[in-house]
Amino acid sequence: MTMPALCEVPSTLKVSSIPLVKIESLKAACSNCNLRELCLPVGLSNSDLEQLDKLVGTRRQVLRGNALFRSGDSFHALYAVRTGFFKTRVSSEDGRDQVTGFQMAGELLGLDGISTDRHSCDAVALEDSQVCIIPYDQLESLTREFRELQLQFHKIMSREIVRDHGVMLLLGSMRAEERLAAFLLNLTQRLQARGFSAAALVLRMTREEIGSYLGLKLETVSRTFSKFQDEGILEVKQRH
Amino acid sequence: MTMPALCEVPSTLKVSSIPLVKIESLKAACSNCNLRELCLPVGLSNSDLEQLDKLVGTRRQVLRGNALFRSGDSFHALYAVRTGFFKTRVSSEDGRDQVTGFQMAGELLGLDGISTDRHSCDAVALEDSQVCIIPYDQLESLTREFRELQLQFHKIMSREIVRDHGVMLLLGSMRAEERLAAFLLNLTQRLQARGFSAAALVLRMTREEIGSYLGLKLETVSRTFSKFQDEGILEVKQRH
DNA sequence: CCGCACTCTTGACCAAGATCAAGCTTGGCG
DNA sequence: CGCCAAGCTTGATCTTGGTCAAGAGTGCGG
Repeated sequence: MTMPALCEVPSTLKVSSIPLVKIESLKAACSNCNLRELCLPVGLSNSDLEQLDKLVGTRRQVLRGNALFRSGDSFHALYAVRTGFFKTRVSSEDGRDQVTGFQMAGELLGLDGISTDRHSCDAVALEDSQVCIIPYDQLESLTREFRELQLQFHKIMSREIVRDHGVMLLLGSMRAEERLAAFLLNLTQRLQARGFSAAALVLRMTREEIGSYLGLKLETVSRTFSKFQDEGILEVKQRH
Repeated sequence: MTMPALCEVPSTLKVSSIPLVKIESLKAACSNCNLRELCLPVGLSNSDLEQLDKLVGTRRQVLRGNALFRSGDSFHALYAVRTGFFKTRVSSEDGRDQVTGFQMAGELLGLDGISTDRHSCDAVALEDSQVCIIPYDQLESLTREFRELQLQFHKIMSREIVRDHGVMLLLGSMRAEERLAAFLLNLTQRLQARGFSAAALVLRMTREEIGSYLGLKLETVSRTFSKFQDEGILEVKQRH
């Protein structure tokens, strides 16, 4: 499992007053982040990127099992996953809950909060993780100024809607095997985009969490993994 | 079935060059629309509203059974439902499809298209309908200029994401009766917000379409309606 | 190193909903 | 007015996945 090199040097000279040596500090800097091709800054010019650097304040560490935010929390910021892995989860009044997604490096959390100024789901770290904090009121101002950033932000929200439609299709019309296969395929594709092998992966979530996401019980998930293994489609070894 | 009065007079003087008599013409005018409290203009000042009037170009009629747009169509505009009723639908490669939502007056269609500049679902009129066309590039410019409009637009996108999460919860964790009950409740609430009685409604969609939305087969939908009727919870008479 | 808690696997059985099939209602149209 | 197609209801049966239960593997903390 190799990570892409951290801290690539930008191809153009950086005309910021921040000394280069501080770039690796707690202050986030999109222009220098190895995730910039996957995250909010996709397609931004270097000058736009500098503006974004000013916006993205600090990072925050979230330890495994802890919530980045919870349903009902007031909404202030979006979060970009820098390292680690999250799940988001909604709950019904009667206590049932549903995992609505798994987020990895470069993906945005918190878009649900914009609509009512309160979060409507929980975001929980599945491993020790780091996020970049993007204060929403500042993002609003900045997107009003920079067309490319606005475009990109709207695309990200729209992509989330399209993704959700895909999950509805999965939940509404696929059988257990198809759901799990689609899930694994999606995971490997996203991991591949981040430079990991498509042939092997470590599941950061439990069978129960996979089941909740796919609308299945954990026993069914387990049985379906076993079936895939029997059929020689994949090799399962706990979370690998 | 009574409609709220059309063409309410705005409380402030309109300083536009368009003569008042033409307001009922094909040209859409948000400032004068009886849906402005449900649609994109929610919370806008009168001056912002005037800008929006310039943006929202023309209306378009879509007859029952026809598509407003289809998956793969290139994306140019959002559409606000003015009258009528739509469904949106995604399809998998192997031909199965899933209804992802039903849209009524004041609701926005086409947000899926922003992410890739192509629509990723079909929007089909379930009855003869009219939509207001909102050219997206102009909306982008306008939201950059007017903070309130930007805020409102982002809230609408976010609300769509939250709504989708609710559907995932429904599809992933509820049983047939709960799904249908939640669906009917949601429909009546939205109709009530539009001035209709909460006690009676006309279903514009078939059992099959309801089933597709809820992840059930049409026979199950029909049986569940019958069960509700036997239990005296509601009275079903074809589509009433 | 052991033990406990958590997670995972597997089996037996069950039930919700799917499937298949037949017949009924409704509305549009010749 | 009567026919036909589309949509709806209902019954019988089957299948998938849920439920309940027992036991195995894993990993962390004492």
